[in-house]
This record gives sequence, C-alpha cells and structure tokens, in this order.
Amino acid sequence: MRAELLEQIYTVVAQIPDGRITTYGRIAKMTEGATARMVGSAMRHLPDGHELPWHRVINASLKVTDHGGAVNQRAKLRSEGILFDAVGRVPRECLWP
DNA sequence: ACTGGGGCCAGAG
DNA sequence: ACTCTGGCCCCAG
Repeated sequence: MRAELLEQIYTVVAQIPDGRITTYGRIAKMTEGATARMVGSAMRHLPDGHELPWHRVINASLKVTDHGGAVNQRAKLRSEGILFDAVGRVPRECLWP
C-alpha cells in the first residue's frame, strides 16, 4: 500500500461516529485512488495500538463480512447500539455519511 | 515480467 | 433476494 492512500483511509475511518457504520466502497470513494479491496486490506493489517473504529466498516450488502473476526465485530457494533435484523443486516439509517 | 489472491462492488440475469 | 462476471490495484512468491 502506498502510505498516502493508507493515511487517507485511516483519516476517513477515524471520522465514523459512534453508532454509525459505513462500507468499504464508500470509504474508497472518499479517498483519491483507493479501491474497496484496498480498504479491506488496510483494515486487516491495522498496526497495534491504533485507535480506529475498524468494526464500523462493513460491506455494501450492509453485512459484516465473514472472515473469522466477524463475531467479535458484531458484538462491538451491538455494544454501540447497532441492531441486526434476522439475516444479520444493519439498518440503512445507521449508514454514515 | 507473470500469477493468484484479497474483510469489494455494480450491473445483469 | 441470490448468483455470476468483470474490473479494481497492490502484494507476495
């Protein structure tokens, strides 16, 4: 990853408010040159000690992508007041921006 | 230089 | 609502 893109991605993620979520694709569009896959990759390789709300980033279907940490991620979101429907999807009104 | 694979997405059936 | 396809760009081997 180019450091410049990483910074932009981190900056956007850091701005996601409590109790809201956004998607990989939306973050990609807010940056210049990043793609959704890069955002996903950036979230996977987050450095230790970061303060980023990575759990608020989900996929375009408004579901938490299943990759192993999914259970923990859903737990974090629930603790912020986000509700999941029967299919595991997040309501649209939680979307940021 | 080449290949396969990523926490993806929009569009078309 | 679900599956398939092509495109995306950056790594690691």
